[in-house]
Amino acid sequence: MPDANDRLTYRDIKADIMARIQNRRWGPDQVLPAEVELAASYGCARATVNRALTELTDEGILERRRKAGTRVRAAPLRAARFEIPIVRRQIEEAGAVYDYRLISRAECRADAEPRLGGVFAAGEPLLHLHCLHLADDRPFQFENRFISLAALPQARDAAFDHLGPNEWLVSAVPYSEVEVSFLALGAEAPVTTQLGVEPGQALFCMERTTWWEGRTLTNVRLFHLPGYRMTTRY
Amino acid sequence: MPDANDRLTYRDIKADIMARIQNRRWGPDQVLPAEVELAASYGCARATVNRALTELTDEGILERRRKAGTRVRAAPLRAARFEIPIVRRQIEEAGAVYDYRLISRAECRADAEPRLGGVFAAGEPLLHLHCLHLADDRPFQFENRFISLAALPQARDAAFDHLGPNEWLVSAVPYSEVEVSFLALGAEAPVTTQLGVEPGQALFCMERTTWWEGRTLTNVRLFHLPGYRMTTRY
DNA sequence: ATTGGTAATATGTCTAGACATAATGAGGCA
DNA sequence: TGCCTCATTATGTCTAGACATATTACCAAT
Repeated sequence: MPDANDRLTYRDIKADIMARIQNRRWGPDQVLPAEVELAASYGCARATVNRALTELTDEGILERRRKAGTRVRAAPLRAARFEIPIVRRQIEEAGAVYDYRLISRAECRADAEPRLGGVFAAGEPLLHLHCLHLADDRPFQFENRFISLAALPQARDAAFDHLGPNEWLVSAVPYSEVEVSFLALGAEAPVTTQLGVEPGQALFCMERTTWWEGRTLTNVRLFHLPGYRMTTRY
Repeated sequence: MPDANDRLTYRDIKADIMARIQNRRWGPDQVLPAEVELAASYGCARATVNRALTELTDEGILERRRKAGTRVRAAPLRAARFEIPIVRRQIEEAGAVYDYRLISRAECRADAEPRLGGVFAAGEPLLHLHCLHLADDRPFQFENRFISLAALPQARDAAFDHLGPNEWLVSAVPYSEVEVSFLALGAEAPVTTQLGVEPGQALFCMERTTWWEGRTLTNVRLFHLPGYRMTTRY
């Protein structure tokens, strides 16, 4: 139990400010007192108030401008944090047994599918993998991945029959720039057979493209079972 | 151009640490020097290093434990920030003209649809709205919303024929707890006719539930046109 | 009325030092 | 060997004060 005599922490202050906003003591667009005043009223240093306000700003609750002050955001264009899950971890955390299966492996060129044109350099050689991730022996996620063989020639020597491409990439590739998208796609072969769903069934799909020094390394589409959803609270 | 004689900022330090991780001078799982040592090597105060490390931890790059130290995350289970868009703003920022249309408005009970059972209290009276958001007179987003009349009786007096429910709620309801989900759904009536898509077409859907002091205020499903995606980079 | 310059001001960031707290690992004991 | 205790240690947070910087508001000149 926190001692009532304890000093206020920046968390206390954050919570207090949040409460005042929630019960509308500080309404939308209202300018709140300056940091020095808040610090005085809370009986703490300005840096402590600053940390609370800065975090609330990062979370999209407040809006700050030098000289103009701090105000409550009218339209809470709040940004939500979503954990980008690693499928193995996701399955194991649910208490299921993770299994991985390589479905197909082939080399192709970047013009094999029209959508690859906007992702890889034209005509670039690619490794094309289809993989299945299973939870307790049941299909959980289908992976459709392309790896640039121009950027990652070592991928030619990787079998990917037991180690999934994601895990291989984590160990082979430095931290890099990533773009993640969520989208809905109708199921087509080979997803239908692998996940055991009807053609056209709406599937939640996560697409991820990874770059390193301006070159596209890999693009992957992860197809989930019907009913899958990504959730976050705030 | 930043003066080379200037002190290092926490941003400089963040960037430097990030660069060392990217070029693998500090590899996965490696423990980095303690804050005091880093501060000494960067020639700045510990608080500055602390801020850099704390932010990198928030971003999922590092992992910190007291006494154990700071290490590079092996599997970068990075969390991505997604801006939760306000449809009006979204359309206007794309340079289009926003328009809103109320399609239907009815009262019902929380057992009207089975999925509402997990969201609202059993049998609770609800206001059920169908709305269409248009960009340049073309359907852009279909909204299927339920508002608790037990928690928000004022909603009965709101017409919602010109002001959308989201905008009404922002002005009527205090900041509250929110759960956001992304999912894929096959199109069914009335979404099909309103958005002009084929039945079964895969649609990207955002579902949002809002609480206040433990009571469910509203639940909404926002259906987007085929091809819609939510994207973020990091 | 419009423009341009300037002082005032709130936030942004850094420093140096202090104490709090969680977690580890070593040593002692059963 | 295995378990408990405790000192050590790295991070977590706060303070008081300082300077930097963006932005506003006001005043003067056009």
